[in-house]
Amino acid sequence: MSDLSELEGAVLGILWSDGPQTAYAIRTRFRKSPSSHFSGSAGAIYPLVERITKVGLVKAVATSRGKRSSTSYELTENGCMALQNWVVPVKDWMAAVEFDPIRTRVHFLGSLDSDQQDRFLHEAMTKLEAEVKATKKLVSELATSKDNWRTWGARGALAVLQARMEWVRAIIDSLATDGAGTS
Amino acid sequence: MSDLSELEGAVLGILWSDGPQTAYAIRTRFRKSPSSHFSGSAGAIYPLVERITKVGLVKAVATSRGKRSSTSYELTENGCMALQNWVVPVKDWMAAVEFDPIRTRVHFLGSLDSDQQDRFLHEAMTKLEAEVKATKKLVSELATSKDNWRTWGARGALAVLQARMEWVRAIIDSLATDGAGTS
DNA sequence: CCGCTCATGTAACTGGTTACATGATTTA
DNA sequence: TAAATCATGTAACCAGTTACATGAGCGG
Repeated sequence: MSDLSELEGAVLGILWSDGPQTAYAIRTRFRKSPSSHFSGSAGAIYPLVERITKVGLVKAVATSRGKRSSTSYELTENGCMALQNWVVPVKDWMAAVEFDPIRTRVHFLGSLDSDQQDRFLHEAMTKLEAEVKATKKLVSELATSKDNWRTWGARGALAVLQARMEWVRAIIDSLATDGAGTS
Repeated sequence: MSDLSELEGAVLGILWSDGPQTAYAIRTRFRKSPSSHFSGSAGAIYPLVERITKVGLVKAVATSRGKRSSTSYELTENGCMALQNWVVPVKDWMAAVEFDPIRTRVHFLGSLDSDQQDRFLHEAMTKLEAEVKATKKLVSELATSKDNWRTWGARGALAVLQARMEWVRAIIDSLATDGAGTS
C-alpha cells in the first residue's frame, strides 16, 4: 500500500470511529453524509474493501443481523497504524484553496447582464443559507454526543459555509452601492 | 453539448475575460493559478479545446508571437451564450460543503495520541497561514486592477481560508483548556 | 549554440461515477 | 404479499491526471 487515497483513509477512519461494519453500512454512511463529495458508490466501496482486506489493513469477520448473515470488516493493528500515518503528515495541497463552483462562476459574472448577476448572487445566497441552516442543526445535534471530533468536523463545515455566505452577501452589498464591476 | 463540465466552463470564462489565446496559454493560466484544483494538464486541455471548437463554442484563429505561429481560440456568440448558461442556474451541489482533507482528518484525530494531534493541528495552522498570506497578497495586487470580479474571486478564497484557519485555532485552544476529545 | 519557454499533442492510468443485476430478509 | 431495505457485486464510463514525445523560436 504505497499511499492511501482520501476515500481509503476515510473508510479506515469510519471503521475506527464506528467499529466493525459491513461494506454496505460504510456505503450508506457516505451516501447519507451531508458534507462528503463521495457518493459511496458500490463500484468504489466493494473493490476498495477487498483491496484493503488483501493487504491486511482490515479483517473480514462473519456477522449477522437477525436472520441475515453478512461480512463485517474490522480494523487491524496495521490498519490502525495506516490510518494514523494517513492522517498525520499535513501535505501542502491539503491547505490549498478548495474547489468552489460558486467562486469559479463569480470570476465570470461580468459576462452576464446586471439582472442575471443579481439572480445568480441571490440564488447562491439562498442555497448557502439552506446549507448553513442544515449544518447548524447537525452541529447542535452532535454537540450532545460523545464524539467531539465529529462535532469539530461539522463546526469546520459550518465555518466555511458561513464565510462563503458572508462573502456573497458582501458582493451583493457592494453591487447595490457601487454599481457593477468592469468588463 | 449537453452540459459543460467545470473545466469547460472555466475555459470559456478565461477566453471571455482574457480574450483569444492559445491552448498553451490557457494551460499556463491553470498551472499558475494559486487556487484551482485543475492542473491544466495537456491531456485535458487540448482535447477539450478541440471538442468545443467542433461544436462551435470557440473559433480557431491563426496568430503569431514574433516569428512563432500558433493557433488562438476565440469565444463565439454561441460560446458566450453557453458561458452565461453555464454560470447562471445555481445548482444545489454548488452550495454544498466542499471537500476539505484537513476537515476529513479532524474526524479521525481521536485515533492519534495527544502529541500527534498537536502536531497535526499545528502543521495545518502553519500551512493555512502560508496560504492566507499568499492570498492576501494576491487580493491586494488585484485590488489595483480593473478586473473587479477576479478580485472578488480572490476575496472569496481568502474568506474561506481564514475561516478554516480560525476553526483550527479554535480546536487548538479548546484542546489546551479542556483536554482531549473522546475515543 | 545551448538551454529555456512556447506550443501541440498522445497513451496509459486513476479514482472515482452511474447504472445494472441479483437475491435474501424485514416491515407495512 | 408487496414494497422497502440489506447486502454484494460488476461493466461501462468519465473527467481528469502523469508522463512522455516532439519540435520550433528566443535569449544569454
